Amino acid sequence: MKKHAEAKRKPAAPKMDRRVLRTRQLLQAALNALILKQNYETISVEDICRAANIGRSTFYTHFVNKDDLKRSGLNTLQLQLLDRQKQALANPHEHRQKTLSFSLVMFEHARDHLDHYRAQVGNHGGSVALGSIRQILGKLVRKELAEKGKAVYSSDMPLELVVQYVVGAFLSVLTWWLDGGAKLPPYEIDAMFQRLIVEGIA
Amino acid sequence: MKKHAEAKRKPAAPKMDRRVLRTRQLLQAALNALILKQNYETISVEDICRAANIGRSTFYTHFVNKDDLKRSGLNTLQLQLLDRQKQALANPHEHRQKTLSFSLVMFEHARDHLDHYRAQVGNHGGSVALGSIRQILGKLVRKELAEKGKAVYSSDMPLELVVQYVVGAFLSVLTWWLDGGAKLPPYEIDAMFQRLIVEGIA
DNA sequence: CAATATGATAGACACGATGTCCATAATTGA
DNA sequence: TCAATTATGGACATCGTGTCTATCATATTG
Repeated sequence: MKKHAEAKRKPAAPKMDRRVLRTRQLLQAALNALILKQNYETISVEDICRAANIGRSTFYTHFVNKDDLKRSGLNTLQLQLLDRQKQALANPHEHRQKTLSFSLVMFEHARDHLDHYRAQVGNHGGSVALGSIRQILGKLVRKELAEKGKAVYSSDMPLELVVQYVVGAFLSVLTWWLDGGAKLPPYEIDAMFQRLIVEGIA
Repeated sequence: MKKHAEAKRKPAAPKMDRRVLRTRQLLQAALNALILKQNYETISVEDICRAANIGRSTFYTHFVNKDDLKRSGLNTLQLQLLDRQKQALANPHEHRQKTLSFSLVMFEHARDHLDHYRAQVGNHGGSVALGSIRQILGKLVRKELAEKGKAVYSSDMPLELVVQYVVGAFLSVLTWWLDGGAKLPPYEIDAMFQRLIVEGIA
């Protein structure tokens, strides 16, 4: 057994001791549950362990610290998202040539995993998560914009500016939607978001 | 003397002991200086006091904690911004009927107080500040959108959705601009932002 | 099934930061 | 000058962190 939290950053080791899996899942679930109740910053490692019925020593066997645990939760989301976007880009008919396909994908994904998302993104502004999520989204958007190329926006703006613009607007709308309880169905909120992105507020 | 950090939330008491003023200004300046060098989260109250040459006891006489100090710094910005927007809305000629006047105001203000802004907004994503800033901006935008009324955007979207959209997009662009060193002049970056907001990316 | 390897755990530890309090010195405003 | 207010150092109890060790529990494998 390695000394402590393993630095192995392999997405998901195929063979893994049942106990390891169990422990990690319990800890992640516990953190998500707690985040829905109180501010992330105020949650201590001990709180998480108590909620998960896991020894604190064990926690440090798997994760470096609280942020590490949270990050591990985002990993799954990223993989799923990248996969979905891949499909969307491959089937241009399903998403009938929308300017940006990432948004509906994410709105749907968010609705499917509402609690998980609200824990990671919603409510308190998720300071830790937002950083990672921005990066993830940045990749998606940058890819799409580059793919659609000049056809989409024929301007003299820096590409990165547009990327930041889109990501910021999207995350803001997503957060608002989640905090409000995700009342509107994904396709509706996405339609509005798309209209704002493409046509502006004019 | 009250027991400890006074809960007086009056913007700026007119008469104030020199020592009080001096202490608070030193602490605010010290925090801003530190934020530019290291992550906000890792700064301790003692760090701030050491940098400001102020006793730690004194710190707690004026502020409840680190966040309270930071918030107090944002107060000034909010007042200045509200004032500038007031002027802008009064003189529709200067800002030749732009859809949203708040953005240029803020870009300029940011450039005028670059260090201060970079400390509050830029770099690390300013988790603490962004929350407050979102609220401040939200008010500005909501006000403008309501003022320009249906003339601006004739749609069936919730007003709040548009507000969140605009604020999110703006903060994202602002952060990117600041982190990049604010190379582009305010009127240029604002022009691009305006074009994206009004016309979309199409 | 049994042996061995690996994970889980409690408890102790040193450390650093927090927020409070007090007694005293310093400065202010009148 | 003097009374009021502020600044300050130092002490204190509390809490969270991350590490480590010895021991128990369980999984994997042969």
